[in-house]
Amino acid sequence: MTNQNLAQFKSVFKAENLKITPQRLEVFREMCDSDEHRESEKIYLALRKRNIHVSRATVFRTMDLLYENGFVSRMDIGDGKWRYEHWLDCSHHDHLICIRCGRIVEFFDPEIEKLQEDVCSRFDYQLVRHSHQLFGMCKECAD
Amino acid sequence: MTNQNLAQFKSVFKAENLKITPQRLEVFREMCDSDEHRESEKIYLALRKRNIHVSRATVFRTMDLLYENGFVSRMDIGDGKWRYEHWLDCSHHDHLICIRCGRIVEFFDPEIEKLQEDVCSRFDYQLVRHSHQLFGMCKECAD
DNA sequence: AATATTGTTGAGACTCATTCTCAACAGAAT
DNA sequence: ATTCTGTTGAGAATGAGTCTCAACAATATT
Ligand SMILES: [Mn+2]
Ligand SMILES: [Mn+2]
Ligand SMILES: [Zn+2]
Ligand SMILES: [Zn+2]
Repeated sequence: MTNQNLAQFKSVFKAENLKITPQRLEVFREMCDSDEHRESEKIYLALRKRNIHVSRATVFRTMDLLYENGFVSRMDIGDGKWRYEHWLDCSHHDHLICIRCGRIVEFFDPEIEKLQEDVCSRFDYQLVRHSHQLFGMCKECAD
Repeated sequence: MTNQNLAQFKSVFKAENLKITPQRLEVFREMCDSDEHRESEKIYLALRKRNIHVSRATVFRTMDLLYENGFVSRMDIGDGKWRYEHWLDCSHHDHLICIRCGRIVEFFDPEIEKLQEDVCSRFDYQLVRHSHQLFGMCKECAD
């Protein structure tokens, strides 16, 4: 977590009338310092491992706040849990997920992005967001 | 439900050592005769409305079987419920979903499908399946 | 600095889709 | 008709996430 991250966190939370509490700071720090795509429980356990006690409910609540305020993004890979990843100096991307080992690779394809827009206009829809996931076997798992 | 549908159902279930029960037949019929994208509860309620009693557990179990055996496809739009649609004489497509009214439109774009393959080879993944959903506002809801 | 105000926290109850358990039951093969 | 084995319904259990509420703590006010 850089000073800039921290400053941005404080400024957004202040602007939203959200109090800056030690719990929220710790959850935010945990997200800043990891590149993984984790569900809330994993984030909760990572905090515990560092001897930081934040209740599960607070982790869930804070993840919502971080998501609503653009500090993290989240995805649903179909198992009923949100996977969160930090969203600092990141830009939109989609995911390639290994169905055997769970490895996640990020990709961005401007052509696909453009074609999505075309599909939407073809059907008179105004595109708001999309979810695009490729499930397959990574090199190591395919052997 | 055509006679051909029925024959295919019987043949696959027999081949899999799955018994052909009135409950399973009714769930299958319900799926054959609808083009909607419904969650199990809706399917259960549709059966009840037709005075057919199949327990919720059996609807869930049968949807699994129909899915595993290629009679239905399912999608997860991020609200924790599987949406099922029949998969008879259907070919692969993805979905455009209105975030206001829930209207679902199906689309298939061969260029996108091709580009997905390219993304996979770029990262040495073997594509198995994908999930691609566009969320937006349909014409009626955008006004 | 002390106080008042208001939002936040933790614990556990609750929700909801789905799965599990198990005893009664019913296809299918013989 | 009998036997074998898979299936059913009812309700309990699961698990991610949300809600409730009383105790508490960050800020604003004095
Ligand atoms: Mn990512
Ligand atoms: Mn469809
Ligand atoms: Zn792998
Ligand atoms: Zn709409």
